[in-house]
Amino acid sequence: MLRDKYKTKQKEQLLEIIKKKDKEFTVKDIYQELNGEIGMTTIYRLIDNLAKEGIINKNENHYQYLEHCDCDNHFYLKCNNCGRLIHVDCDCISEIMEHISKEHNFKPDKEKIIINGLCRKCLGGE
Amino acid sequence: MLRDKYKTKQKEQLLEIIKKKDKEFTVKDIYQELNGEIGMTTIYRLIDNLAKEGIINKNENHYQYLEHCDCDNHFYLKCNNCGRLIHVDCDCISEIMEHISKEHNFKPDKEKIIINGLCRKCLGGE
DNA sequence: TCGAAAATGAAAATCATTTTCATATTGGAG
DNA sequence: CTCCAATATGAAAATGATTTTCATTTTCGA
Repeated sequence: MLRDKYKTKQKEQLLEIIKKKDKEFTVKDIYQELNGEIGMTTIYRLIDNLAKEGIINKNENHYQYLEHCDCDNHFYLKCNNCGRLIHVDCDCISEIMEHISKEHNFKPDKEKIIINGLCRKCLGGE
Repeated sequence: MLRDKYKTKQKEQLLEIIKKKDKEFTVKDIYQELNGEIGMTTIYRLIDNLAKEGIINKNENHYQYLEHCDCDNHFYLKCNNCGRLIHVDCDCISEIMEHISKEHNFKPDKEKIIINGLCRKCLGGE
C-alpha cells in the first residue's frame, strides 16, 4: 500500500491514526496525539508520501484521509465551516464529468473531486 | 469594492496587478513585480482581504484572481500541472448543484466551484 | 485645516517545513 | 541465522513564509 520499500512501525501507526480521523488534521495534531512517538520529520515525510499516493488530501497545512472506494462515481463534499469531508457515492457526478471532458477539453481528476460548501449540521446551527 | 475603509494607492496598484494574472501567483511574485513599492506586510494584508471577499482564491501559498461574473452558473477548472485557472460559464453545473443541495443536504459554495484536473495544453504535452 | 481612525512598512518574532546527517532498522543474500 | 547495503528515522539546524508589533504616515469627514 505504501510506496516505500520497507515496512516500519511508524508507517503502520501513522496510517492507523489517520484512518480514524473524520475531520481535517494537521501534522501537529498527529504529533501531539502520538506524544512524540514519531518525530516531526518522519510525520512530514510519511504524510507527503500518503498524499502523493492519493490516500490523503492536502490543503494548506490541513490533511484529510480519503476513503478508499472502488466505484467509478464518487466525490467529496467539504464543509467550509467545520472542515468535515463527506464522502458521497452517487453517480450524479458522472454526467458532468463526461461533459467537462468532452465539451471543455479538460480531464477531471476523478479520484479527488471536492465540492466546497456548508454541511447540514453547520447550515442548521447558523 | 474593497472592504477596507480608506482608498489607498497600494490597494489599487495591487488589484491592478492581480487582475492581469492568468495563473497562480505568490506573495513573493507580487513583491518582486513591484520592486518593493509595496511592503510585504501590506501585500499579505491586502491579499488576505481580497481572499475573504472572494475576489481571489487561496491555495497554500498560491493565489489566483477569480474572474467576476454575474451569471448564476459558472465554475473553474484548475490544471494540476500548470496551475492555470480556467473560468467556465456553462449551466451544465447547475443541475448537479441543485441535486447536491436537495439530495445531499449540502449547500455548495456557488461562487467558487473548482474542479481539478488536467487542461487541454497539459494533456497534449504529456 | 485638523484630528481621529485607519493603513502602511520595517524589524522582530513566530511557526511550519525542509535539509542535513549521524544512527537505527529492514529484509534479502549467502 | 548473520551480515550488509539499502532504506528509514529523528534531532538539530537552516530556511522560508507569515504574523506581530509599533512607530509613522495617510485618509477623509467634521
